[in-house]
Amino acid sequence: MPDTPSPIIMWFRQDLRLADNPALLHAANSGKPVICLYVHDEISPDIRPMGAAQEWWLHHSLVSHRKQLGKIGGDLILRSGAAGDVISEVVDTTSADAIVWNRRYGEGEQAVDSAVKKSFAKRGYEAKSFAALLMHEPKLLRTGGGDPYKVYTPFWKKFEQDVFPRKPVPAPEQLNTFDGNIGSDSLEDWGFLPTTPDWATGIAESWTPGEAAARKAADDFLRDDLADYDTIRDQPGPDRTSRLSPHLRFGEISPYQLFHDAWDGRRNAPKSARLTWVKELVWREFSYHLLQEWPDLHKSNFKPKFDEFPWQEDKQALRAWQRGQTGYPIVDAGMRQLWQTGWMHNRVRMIVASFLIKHLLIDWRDGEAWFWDTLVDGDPASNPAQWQWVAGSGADASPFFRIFNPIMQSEKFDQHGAYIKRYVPELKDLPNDHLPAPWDAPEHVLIKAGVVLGETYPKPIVDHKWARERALEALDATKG
DNA sequence: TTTTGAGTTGTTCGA
DNA sequence: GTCGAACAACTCAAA
Repeated sequence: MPDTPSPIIMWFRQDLRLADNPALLHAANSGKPVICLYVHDEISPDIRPMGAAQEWWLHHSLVSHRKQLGKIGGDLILRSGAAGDVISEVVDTTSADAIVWNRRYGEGEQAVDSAVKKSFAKRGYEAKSFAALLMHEPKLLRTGGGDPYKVYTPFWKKFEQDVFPRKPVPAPEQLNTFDGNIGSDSLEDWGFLPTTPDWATGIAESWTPGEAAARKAADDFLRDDLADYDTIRDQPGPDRTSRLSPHLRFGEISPYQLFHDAWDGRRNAPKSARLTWVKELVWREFSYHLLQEWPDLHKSNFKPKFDEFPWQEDKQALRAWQRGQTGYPIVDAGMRQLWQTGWMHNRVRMIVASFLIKHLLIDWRDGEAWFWDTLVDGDPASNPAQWQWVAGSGADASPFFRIFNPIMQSEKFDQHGAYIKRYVPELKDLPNDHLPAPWDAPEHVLIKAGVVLGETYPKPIVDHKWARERALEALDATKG
C-alpha cells in the first residue's frame, strides 16, 4: 500500500488570491495534499487589531477566496487564536510536515512567523516563505552608508536601479486537497459584519471584495485611466484613481501583477503616466520599508522633536471632523465619503488630515486611528506613514509651513463642485463658486439655495487665517 | 570629514 | 489675473 504523503499547510495572510501567489503555487506543485489555512490572530503580541471597515472587507474577501479555491478543488480552513498555537495544533492533528507562506512585515507578525519557522526546523520539517506582498525585500535597500532610507527620492532611485520585479507566477490549476477532517471556524462567528446599526450598506454599494473584482478593477483602470493618470488623478470629482488600495491591502492582487500589467502591458500609455503610477506603487514599498525599520510608526513621531508639539485635547472638534461637520465643505465631503464608502480620494485625504492637524491642532494619531477604523484599505504601513508625512513629524515630511488652505484646494481640485455636491447634498443648490466657502456667499444666494448656516449646514468651526497663524506658532515648539 | 544639492502633493504677498 | 519670491531651517544622501 503506497504511503499517503504528509500534507503541506498553505498559510494565507495578506495574499487572498490564486494568481501570482508563489507560496500557493509551491504547495500545489509539492505533490503533497494541501491544507489552506487562514488564522485570525489578535492575541499574539504587537499585532494591531484590524479596524471595523477592514474586518468588513476581510469577511467578504474570505468568502470570495474560499469560492475561488473551491474551483480548483481547494477549501479554506478558518481558525482564530495565537497563530503559533493554531498551527502546532493543525500539525498535530493532520501530521503536516511542511508549511509555506508569503512574507509579511509587521513587528508582531514577523515574530510569529519566525517562531513557527523555528519550531518547524526543530522537527526537521519544511517551512518556506516567499516574497509577494512587496516588490523589494525590506532591509536590502540601503544607502551607501548602510543606513535605511529616510527620503523617498533616493529610495526610488535605488529601487529603480536594483529592483527588477519578477514576472507574476500563474495560478495553480488544481489543488490536491487534504481530505482529513480539520475543523474550521464559522466566518459568521468572527463577527466581522456590523449588525445594528448596519453601517456597511454604503460600503457594500461601493465595493466588491475578492480576487475577481480586483482583477476587473485593475483591467478597467489600466485600460481607461492610466493614460492620463498623472494629470487627472488629483481630482476627486471624476475620481479616476485606481481604487485598487483595498484589493492590494488584502492581497487580492499583487504589486508584481500591477507593475507588469502597466509597465509592459500598456506601452501605448505615455511613459510619464506609467511612471507616475509605478511611483505610487513604490510609495507603498517605501512605507513598508519605514514600517520595517520603525515598527511603532503609528505610535511614535518619526521626528522626536514633535514629541514637544502642543496638541489640543478637543473632543468636540474631533467629533465634528469625524462626522463631516466642520463647516468646510471639502473637508466634510471627504469625511462623509470615508464614513459612507469606507474610502477617500487621496487628494482629499491630505486636505482633511492637514485640517485636523494644523487647523484643529489635534494629534495626528487620533486621525490615523480614525482612518484605521473606517478605511477599507487601512494599511499598517501606508496609513501611519502618510499621516506623519502630513503632520511634518514623518520621514521626508511636508515642511511645517505647508498648511493646506481648504478653500483654495477646493477651488483648485474640485473646480465644478461635483465632489462636494455628491457628499454634502445640503449645499447642492449653491452656485459652484460659493461651494468652497459658503459663509462668504451673500444672504440672498444662501436663501435661494435653501441654506441656513448653523442650521442646515454648520458654520466653520475655525477661521482659516487665525488657525493658520496659530499652527505656525505652535510649530515653534518643534524647533531648536 | 566636509561639502553640496536637494527634498510628493503649498500658501501668501507684493509687484 | 499672473508671476516669482519668501516662507526657516534642517536633515538626508552622496560626492
